[in-house]
This record gives sequence, structure tokens and C-alpha cells, in this order.
Amino acid sequence: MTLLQELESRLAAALTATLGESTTAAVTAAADLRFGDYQSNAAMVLAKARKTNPRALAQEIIDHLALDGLATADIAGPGFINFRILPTAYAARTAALIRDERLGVPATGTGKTVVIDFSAPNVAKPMHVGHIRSTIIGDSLSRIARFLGFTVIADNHIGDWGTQFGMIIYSWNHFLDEAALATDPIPELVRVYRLVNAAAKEDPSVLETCKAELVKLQAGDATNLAIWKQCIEVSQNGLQKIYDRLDVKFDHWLGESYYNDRLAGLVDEFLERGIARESSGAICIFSDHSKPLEEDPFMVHKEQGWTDNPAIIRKADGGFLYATTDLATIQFRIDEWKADHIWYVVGVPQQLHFRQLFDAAARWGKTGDFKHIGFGSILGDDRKLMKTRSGDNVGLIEVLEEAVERAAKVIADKNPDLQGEEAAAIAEIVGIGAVKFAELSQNRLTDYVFSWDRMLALQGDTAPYLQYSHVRIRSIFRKLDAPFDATTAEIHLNEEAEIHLARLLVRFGEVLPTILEDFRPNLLANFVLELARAFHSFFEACPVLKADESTRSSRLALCELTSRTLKQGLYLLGIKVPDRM
RNA sequence: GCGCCUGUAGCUCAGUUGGAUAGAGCACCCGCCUUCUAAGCGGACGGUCACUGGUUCGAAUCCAGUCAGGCGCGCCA
Repeated sequence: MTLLQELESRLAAALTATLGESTTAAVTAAADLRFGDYQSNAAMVLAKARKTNPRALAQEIIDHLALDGLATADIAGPGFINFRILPTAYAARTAALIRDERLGVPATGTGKTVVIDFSAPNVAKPMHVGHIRSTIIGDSLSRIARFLGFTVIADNHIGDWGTQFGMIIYSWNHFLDEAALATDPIPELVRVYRLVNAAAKEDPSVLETCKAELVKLQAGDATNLAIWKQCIEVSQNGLQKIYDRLDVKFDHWLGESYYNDRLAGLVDEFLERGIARESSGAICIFSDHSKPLEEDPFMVHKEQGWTDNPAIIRKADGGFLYATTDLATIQFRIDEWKADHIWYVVGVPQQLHFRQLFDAAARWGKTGDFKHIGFGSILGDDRKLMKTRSGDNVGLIEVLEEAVERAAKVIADKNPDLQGEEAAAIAEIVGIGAVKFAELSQNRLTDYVFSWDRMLALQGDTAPYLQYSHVRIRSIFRKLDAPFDATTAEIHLNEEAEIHLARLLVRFGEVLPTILEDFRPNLLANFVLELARAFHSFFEACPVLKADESTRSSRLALCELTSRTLKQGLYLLGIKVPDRM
């Protein structure tokens, strides 16, 4: 049980005794340390309903509160009940955490299977900065869900089938340099893709040819299929290199093409069951009018008033769309993988699509907890959306390389003792970590303007700051003359810096489950920052190695627990920690 | 036209779902390396939470309206 749950349970007992009926209320971490460690506004809420004086009620509750050995409680302001945890209680808790592999984190997801759909780039196009959000947020959520006990299936639903392949095949037939493809394939793919885009803009007949190539491909034309296969393979190799560098792993890469042979049957089934019908030659899902107009994703208000806003699952020319593929994918994930939850980490502009998708899936009888985890857009300098098609975006690889280069410069400057491969390995960890943390420390819904300095900052609230605190801890243990067993150490907390460190260490298990309530890895980022700040203050204020034997042992144990918690927190954000930097 | 997202310190952003005197980092200013790594620590400065009303013990947070920016609304994904 976490400290917070312990307080809630004791408060519930006191409330029940005071009011004569079973009552519970929430306890939260205090907003400000001056008010103690935890607080509850139960008295104010309950007094309102009962029209009594909140402070008087709070006093009654406190009179019934049994906090022996754990905390003290008092009333403040309009009727808050503030809890101050006793240092001895923190000491006992931290000592127990050292012996707990889970660091106090409850396994709230046990027995549940979740499919997380993230990254999902289009093949034959390089990943640019716009892909970073889905990839990094999705990976972090996967790690967190796994640690909380969920069975996680990370699925990279790559865009390997669709309209763009008409253009790709055209470009292979007209522009491809085989030699360049053999030596360095990705830049060559980029080059020819840009050429065909430009050509199609100039000459509408090129676009027609592209469409014809697509129809041939979808009809199973052997030549086009061979081009398609080779293109996928080359692209996947290129993508894999980026994922390796980012330390992002998938359990499956089931792209759009995997669901091809299910689409025709799916459309037939929707027609038979009356969920979809023909309109202007296309097969569409319309509203079933079971919802109010304002909440209905298949209705939209335009100048003329409310009109249909259907999801098309088969074009007039017979082609299928991504709504079709996504429906087939939901069916597969539920039937084959027994998914209880499906989480899509996809930009917020697509939310209408997901509302329609989830609604249609429900009408089809596919039930589960489906969530669209949206995120804001990355904007260019003009505050406009970065365009996917223009090809002039900053590439993801370039960002990573620049990050590592900047980190290498700082290492050379700050710690010239580090040389060669060791320095390069640290630069990689620091640079990539900085990029990831810049993304994860922010609320996912916020749009932001891309900026090198912002994404690659190495000072202040950044990954290197966190990594540096770990390095400082390891440095203490390196200077230790004999091995230290933290599991048997006694912990005494006297200095304010020690107590504050313990306060945060105990909170790890409280913070982690809340992240999945609204899919906000930035809560974890905030937590590790606070923990690192607390450690740095402790490091300045409290000598470890030079302290007397009992204090030394207690502080070493605190350092050990801090090191593990920090490392685990960063691991869950997908960020590695070096031992030196 | 309708819908969704956003508007908080000079800049970049948090803000635990309605709580107490709104917080960090960057930048600027003042201190701290003969002691476990100064990528650090301590302090100062900095606010009409876009605006106007409303709801209540209490609002950056909820409701209504206004202004500004981004995005979406039938055969792309």
C-alpha cells in the first residue's frame, strides 16, 4: 500500500466514525510543503453538502483520526486537513523500498492486454521531426504499461500500402539510379520521391499514370509487386536503424498491407448488415442517429445546416481506404491478440477519424477500451504545420546526429579525461536522451514550433541534468573502499535535504499509475526532475563518505535507492543513464 | 458556417482535474569549487493566468460570450 493509500484508508475510517456512515475522500500530495506532505479537502466538501462549518467538521474528523506513528494532522485555512509525515515513517518506508524490486509501484495492469499503436511511418519516406512525438510518447507509454503489469503488444502499423505507391512505382520506373539504391538506399528513395512529386505538379498526366500503376499493383501485377516488396524491405531496414538508435522496440510490424485480403469481405459484411451503404458510387458508413447531433461523428454542421459526414470504406473506383484497414485491424487485434485495450498514439488532427472508427467498430460488435491518444502538432517557423509532402522538413536522423554532436562538444569541454569510444558512447546516450526528454517533459497536447535549441538543450530541466545526478551517485560508490549492502542498512533522516529526498522516493509508486489515467508521460518527467533536484540539494548539503559510520550507512542506502528509482524512471521514459559523463 | 485544440513571467513551458501567497527552465543580477564530478548548489528579479460576465466558502481550472493562432469537416493517410 502506498503512503497515500494508507492515509486515505485512515481518513476513511475517521470519516465513517464521525459521520456515522461509510464515507471515503481523496488525499493528495500537498501543493506546497509549508502545508505539510499530504492534504485533504474532505471537510470542506462534506460541510458544503451538510451546510455545517467546515473547520468544526475538520476538527471532529481529526479527533477520530488514528495516525499513530505515521503522521500528524492539523487544520488550516478554510478547513484543509494537512498531514505531516513523521521522519521515522519515511525512514521505515524507504528502508522497505530498498528491498522491493518494484520500488513501491503497484501492478495495476495485471491480466489485461493492451495493444499500443504508435510511430507508424509511411515507408519510402524518411522519418522527419514530425514522427518523433508518436514514436517517443508511444514507446514510453509501452514501457510504463508493461511495468504496471499489463501485457503490452507494441505494433508498428506502418503505411506500406496506399495511394503513395502509385507515385513510388512511377518514380522507380523513371528516375531510379540502381547503383545509388545499392549503396545508400534511403537518400535515393527520398530523391526519386521528390522528383515524382515535382513532376506530378507540373504535368497532370503523370498523376494519371501513377494512379494506373497503383491499380495494377492492387490487382496483383507481378512487376509492380516486386518493386513494392523491394521498396518495403529497403525502407524497413532504414527505419530499423533509427529505432535501434532510439532504443525503441516493437513486438510486431503489421502494416496496412497485412490486412489487404480482409478488406473486400469486411465491406461486404458491412453492406449485408446495413451498417454501410452505397452513395455516389462509394460505400459509406452513415450515422445510425443513436446520438444527439452534436455528439455524432457522422454528422457535421455546415452552411446549409446539419449534413451527413460519412466514413468511406470503399471508393467509387473500388479502392479501399484507411478506415477500412483500421476496422480490419481492430478485428484482428481483438480476435487474434485478445486485446482488452487498443491505444492509438496519433496526432490530434485525426481525432474525427478515430471517433468514427470507434463508433463504427462498436456498431460492428467489436468492443473494448479504444483510446485515441492525440498529440499536438510540430509547427514550422511560420507557425504553420510542418508539411509531410514537401520533403523539406528537418529529418529525424539529422536531429539525432546534431544532438549527439552537441553532447560530444560539451563532454570534450567539461570532462576531457573521457576519450575515444567511451566519450562517443556517452555523447550518444546524452544527446538522444536530451531529444527524448524535450518531448516527454511537455504536455502532449501542446503544439510547438520546432527549434534546435529547444530540442537539444543540455542544461537546466533536461535529460543531461537527470543523467548527471545518476553520475554523481555512482561516483560516490566508486570511491567506496568496501562493498555496501543497502538492504540491511538502517535509515535515519535528520537533515531537511534527507527528508525531502525520502519524501519523493516514497512517491514513485503513487505517481506512476496516474500517468495512464490520461496518458501523460510528462508527469513522470516532472517526477524525475523533482527527484534529481532533491538529490543535488542533498549532495551539496550532506556529505556521505565523510559522515560518521551510522549516518554514512544511512546516506549510502538513500543514494542507492535514489539511483535505482532515477534509473527506473528514466528507463520508463526510454532514456539511458551513463556511469560517467 | 460547425467542431476540436491552444492562449500563463522577456523567451520556452508546467500547473496533480475546483483549493491556500500561480510554479520550473532559459536569459539577466548576486554569492558558492583545497572537501563524494560546478552539465551543479543557494539567493534576487520577473504575473491584469488573452478579454468580459457568471456559478460558490474558493476559479488559470467549470459555464456563456468576445478576440487571436493552429487543425479538421466524401472518395489521401
